[in-house]
Amino acid sequence: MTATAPIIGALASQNCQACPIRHRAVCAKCDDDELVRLERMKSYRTWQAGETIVMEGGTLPFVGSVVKGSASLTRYLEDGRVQMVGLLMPSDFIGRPGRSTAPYEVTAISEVTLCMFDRAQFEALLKNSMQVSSRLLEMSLDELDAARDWMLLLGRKTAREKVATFLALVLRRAPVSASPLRCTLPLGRDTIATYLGLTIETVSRQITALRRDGLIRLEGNGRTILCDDLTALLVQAGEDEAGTLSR
Amino acid sequence: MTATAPIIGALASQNCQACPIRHRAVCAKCDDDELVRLERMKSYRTWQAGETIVMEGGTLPFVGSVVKGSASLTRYLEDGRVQMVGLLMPSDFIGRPGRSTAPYEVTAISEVTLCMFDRAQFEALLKNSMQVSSRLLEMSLDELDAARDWMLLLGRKTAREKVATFLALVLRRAPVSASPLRCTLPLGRDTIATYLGLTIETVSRQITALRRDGLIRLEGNGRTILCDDLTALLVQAGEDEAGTLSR
DNA sequence: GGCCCGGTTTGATCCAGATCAAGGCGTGGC
DNA sequence: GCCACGCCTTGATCTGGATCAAACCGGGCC
Repeated sequence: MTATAPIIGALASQNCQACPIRHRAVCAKCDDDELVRLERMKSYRTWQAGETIVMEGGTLPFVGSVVKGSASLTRYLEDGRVQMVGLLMPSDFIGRPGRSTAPYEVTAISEVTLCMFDRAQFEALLKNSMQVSSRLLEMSLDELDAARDWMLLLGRKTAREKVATFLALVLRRAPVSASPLRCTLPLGRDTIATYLGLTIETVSRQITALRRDGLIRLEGNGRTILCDDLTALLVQAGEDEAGTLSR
Repeated sequence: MTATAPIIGALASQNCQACPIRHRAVCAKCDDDELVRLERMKSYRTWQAGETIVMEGGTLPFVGSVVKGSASLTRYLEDGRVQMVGLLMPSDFIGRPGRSTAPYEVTAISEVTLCMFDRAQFEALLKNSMQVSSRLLEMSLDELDAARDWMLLLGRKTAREKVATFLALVLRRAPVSASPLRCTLPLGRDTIATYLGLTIETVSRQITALRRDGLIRLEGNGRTILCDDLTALLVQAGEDEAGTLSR
């Protein structure tokens, strides 16, 4: 039940100073000494889109950061119903100190590269580095807030609001504010549905409806979304303040 | 927008050693020195059932622990739809270090007593006490897991499964395993509905259905629930393993 | 070109849970 | 006792999203 390592994609160790997530990941506040300690315990590995990183209930022998690509956390009911419970983007942390069993499945959405830390060594570092532990606390609290926002979406939003919220979320990270905003979804309709607590058909219909209503435009095979007016889209998302998503 | 303090219910400072949540709260791992520091910055206050502790977007000038009673965290959509996003029980932590604005409303469900720490002083302690910060991290990660469990419930469970899950959850904390398990709900049907992403009518109907099917019995005014077979109830809750709730 | 294949869209129908609308039923006040 | 007020339950109806079932559409491969 151990995470099996695809042989492909192993990377040579890389200098932390040059790391693209150096200033946002769990190591963001580290001084040079701590960085050296982390460098000694780290290794890289890459998974292809669709590959399972750990099964629900499986053993995750490391903790680490997403360097590149994205991954999903999903939970299952016994009859096969699925709900995505987290979306990991670059700099997000994966794994829980003090527990090596994963309570949800972790899957690569696109090709994903992790910077992995040996669990035992990382836990030892955590015990005496306030920089690392306080950064991890901060990140965990951010995730908790995000999870609670998502609870509101799952429990009370309509299908249209859910889809609008999701699209606004991804458009927001679009390469700086060109107008129109443009972004290519890393997820298929099925994965979006899993994330939003909907079916694939409903997601498709709502995207069509938003397009018909002039709130978004599609391009190419339907994976690229354009938006001229993000504010108008945010209104469709139904939040009490349009600014909430920006937190 | 500051939390207004009801004059009633202020308590005299109390010895931490005798505190009912001493070994489960954020102070669980503290040594005597740290306990003294906490004791100096703490104060108690009690809210009556139904009172608002902080509004959504309001300022929470303290952080602290629930000593007695229970409180809810809720988020609103602008048209009034509500979703409970957290349920705080004794020993749970309230407030976020580093941010004094509450992203959700905090309300007393039953009469609730908080052990409050001055925010600035607590944050200072957090900076140099590994005991406190590591315990807080642990608690935050537990809450994150709970939030993700709830996302699965909100996104994918049926009304019957939701209600069964909720009842199993509260029965589980019932005063040790007498048979039948008995427990008096601290929440009304409306609050349960807010928690489960349902309407009050649906909650009522599902409770009736579970009773008709012999999975639970009611007593008195419908606030007291008896259960002879928790396992059978857990099956109705639909989790992939009956044990998940016990995490 | 023609075909297959995975992802997406669209249509028709169904049903779980929301909504609307009355009733019970226990408790407290007068 | 009697009434009023909060809850909770129950019934009738409606509807948003699920489900079932086809198309559609672009890309890669023979």
